[in-house]
Amino acid sequence: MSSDTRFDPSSADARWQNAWEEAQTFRADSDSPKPKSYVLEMFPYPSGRIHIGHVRNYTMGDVLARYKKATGHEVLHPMGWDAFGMPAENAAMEKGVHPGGWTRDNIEHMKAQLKRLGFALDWSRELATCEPDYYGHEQALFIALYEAGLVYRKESEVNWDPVDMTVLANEQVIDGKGWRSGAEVEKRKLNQWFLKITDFAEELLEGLGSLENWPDKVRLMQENWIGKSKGLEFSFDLSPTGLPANRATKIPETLPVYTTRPDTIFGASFVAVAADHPVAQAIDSDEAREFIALCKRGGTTAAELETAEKLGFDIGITAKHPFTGADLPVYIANFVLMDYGTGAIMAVPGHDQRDFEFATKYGLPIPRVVAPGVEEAGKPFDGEAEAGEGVIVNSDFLDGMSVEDAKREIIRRIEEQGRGTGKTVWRLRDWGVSRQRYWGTPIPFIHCDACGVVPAPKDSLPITLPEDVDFQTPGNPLVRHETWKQVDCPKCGGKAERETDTLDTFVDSSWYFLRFASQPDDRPFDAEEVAKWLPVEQYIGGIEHAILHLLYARFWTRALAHIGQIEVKEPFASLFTQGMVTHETYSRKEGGKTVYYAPDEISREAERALLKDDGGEVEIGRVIKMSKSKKNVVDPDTIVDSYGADAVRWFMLSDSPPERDLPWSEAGIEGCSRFVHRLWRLFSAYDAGAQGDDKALDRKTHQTVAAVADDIEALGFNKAVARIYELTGAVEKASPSASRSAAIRTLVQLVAPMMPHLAEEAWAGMGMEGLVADAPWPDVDPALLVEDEVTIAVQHKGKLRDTLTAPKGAAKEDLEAMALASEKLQRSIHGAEIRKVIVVPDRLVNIVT
RNA sequence: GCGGGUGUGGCGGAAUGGUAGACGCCGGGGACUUAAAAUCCCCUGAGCUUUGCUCGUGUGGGUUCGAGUCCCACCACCCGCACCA
Repeated sequence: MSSDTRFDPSSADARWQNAWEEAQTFRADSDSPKPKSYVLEMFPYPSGRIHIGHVRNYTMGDVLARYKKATGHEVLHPMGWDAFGMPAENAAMEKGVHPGGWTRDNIEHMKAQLKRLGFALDWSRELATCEPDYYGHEQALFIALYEAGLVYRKESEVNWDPVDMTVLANEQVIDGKGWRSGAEVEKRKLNQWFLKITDFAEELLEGLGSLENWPDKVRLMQENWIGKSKGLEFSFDLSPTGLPANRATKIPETLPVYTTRPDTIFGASFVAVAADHPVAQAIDSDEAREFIALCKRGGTTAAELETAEKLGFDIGITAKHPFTGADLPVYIANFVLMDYGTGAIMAVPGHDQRDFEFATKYGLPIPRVVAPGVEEAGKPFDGEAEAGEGVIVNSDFLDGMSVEDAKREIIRRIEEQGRGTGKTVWRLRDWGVSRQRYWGTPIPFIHCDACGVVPAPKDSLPITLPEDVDFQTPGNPLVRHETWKQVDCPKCGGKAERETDTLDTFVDSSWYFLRFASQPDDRPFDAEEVAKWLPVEQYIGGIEHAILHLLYARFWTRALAHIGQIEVKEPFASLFTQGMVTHETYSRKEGGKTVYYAPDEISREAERALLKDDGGEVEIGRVIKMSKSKKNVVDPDTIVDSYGADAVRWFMLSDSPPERDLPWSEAGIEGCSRFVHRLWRLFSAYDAGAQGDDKALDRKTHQTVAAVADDIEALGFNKAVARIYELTGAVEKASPSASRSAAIRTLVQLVAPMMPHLAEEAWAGMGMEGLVADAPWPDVDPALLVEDEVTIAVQHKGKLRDTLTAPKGAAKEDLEAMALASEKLQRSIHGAEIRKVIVVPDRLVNIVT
């Protein structure tokens, strides 16, 4: 190879991308006898442009996929598009384009961007969720779940934007106003479709235990979200003691409450119901209605809840304590939630902070029923409730019991009385999947006045979205589309109407990994093919999906297993959540306003940053997540243009551990680019005919191969990168030899998963056969992994005094003698008496005086 | 409030209880060049009375021959959930 040619990514990148495509290098063959490996990154929403965060995500997956291929696996590494969603409709409203056209243009553009980065993807399996050949199968699955009783309709309260005429997700309501229209959001009751995820609450919780290769953080978040709590549901008998007779009629005789602390029942000093509880609603008084309205007005932001005062309204009835017979006052309280438990509580101020604050405010008794020990039954409270462990006191037959024993005893007695039962309550709610939106999967149901809700016949699928829609009128265009809407009832043949709601886009992403595994025309997937590839061996994506997407996908997989369509129960064997790409910000005060500048408008010096336009100094702000508003974004296309795909990929893997944030910097990418060219110079100096051994270099090479393999398998890309730098330095310094030539060949292979274009170019230049992408991972000779000489630390009382070189495996006595011969050590000991000698073979000698 | 995480040079970060700071970036010095770019070499935690010594991994304790690593308490920052009975 000639050493004066420079590596030119602008021609080499495309050349090798074409070579892989022609050779179908990354096409997954499900009939291959090799062990299967399914590597998947969370598929993108086609917003228009690839973001640098995508590049980091896909680069990690790509390194793993290429490594898996090199180590003898048949790899499935697909890519697709999570293509339904609101931005397409917003674009339609703002720019007058069709959501479909907008989305498909974006996909085309982003696909070209991804191809420029040289990802080892099987594009033959590409899918987009907005195409009928995807969502039609989703409709079939939805009907199958309906037939299995896992889909139902229920009237439920939604956030309604009266201007945009649509339902808003909670995240889209900002300070009580619609995020787009700014209109005051109304609560409306609408018939909505639900998936019975709560049927799987126990399974989804227990399944977390088997997901050993998921981050603990994600498992905990899901655990908390599912929110299992064990307790007791029981009823109080109500009497309208303090209520005028004419108001008492609507009050029920009993009031069910739920508690997780039945052991503290003797400490109950009042009962409280939520503002929208039927008992509260039944009170026929202006004051009560006023109070209820006040409760509803309360904000739900963190800050408001933190400072919100506990407020109550005594409704003048009493609840009879099931054991003491005492009459407890019943309040409407602003801190009781209707949608958890029964919407009513027994309040134990001594052992619940909220109840404590309430009781303090309204002068209610605060009895102690749990104490550190029996002799402390009279201990006063120190300004707050004590929620911890202890022994039960002041509680009749429970006195002296542990909290756990007392819980069991109360549940037993309440059940014996027929007054209630031990119960498990979940925080998890059923999944509402209705969206009053156009750009989503049409829910395949038909409303018939005579027959009710009827599933669309299977042979009518896919039910496709009509193309002739307009977005200039607010609201869901499907509702206004009379010809699309009108349909004959499949049951009675009479006039009927299609459902106009579409499915939440999280449904689309709940099974796409199954469709990647096999794509038959006549059904969503082939169970046998799914069994070959699933579960996904490594799933990589952002932490922001820790709960919703990852929980929904787990649920959907279990639901499909439940109805016998697949065997696999957990879709993702290993999960990795990568950090964000961050960048410092550049800003300057201009006329009292902070103006941000993009990195390419700035020339960055060591200590300061100047605006290119006028040479003025701008303030360098914190390193934060890239966002358009702070202008601290870099565009993947631009940097690939400047540095080539390999330098960008290398940067994505260098320095920061993959789970942490990666600060983007101009200096950093330039360093990576320098390294690409440095490697190229080294590869260009390859001499296939060089003679002679270099044992030390052989060792370094083999050690590096083994270490890089371990690092990649553990996704420790930053460490693999550091080792490759080390080996590069060692090879550069070595004199020509057969060993050095072998080391260069090996180095090409080690960088191939990370810098595939450079590696192919070098591989071809060295006259190697085939593509490096098809080459097996270099063999490691275990004998070369161990050094024959080691450096021994010589310590005095644990402090380093000297180091010495000894043969590997030297005897303890020899090491001790060598250490004691050290002049530096002797100077430190200074004639003191040696009390102890610790020798760790091959590591150190520590002299204790 | 509850749950979880993180804290190491100027910066990103290495380090099975065993030589702290690998590797990269920034910075400094030098070589090559008419010059620049590119490249190469050397230095680069702090301090000191500099053959060497002392200090040093958020703070304070502890265990150990030996602690960035293990234990206890605290501080700061980040993330998730949140009036969930």
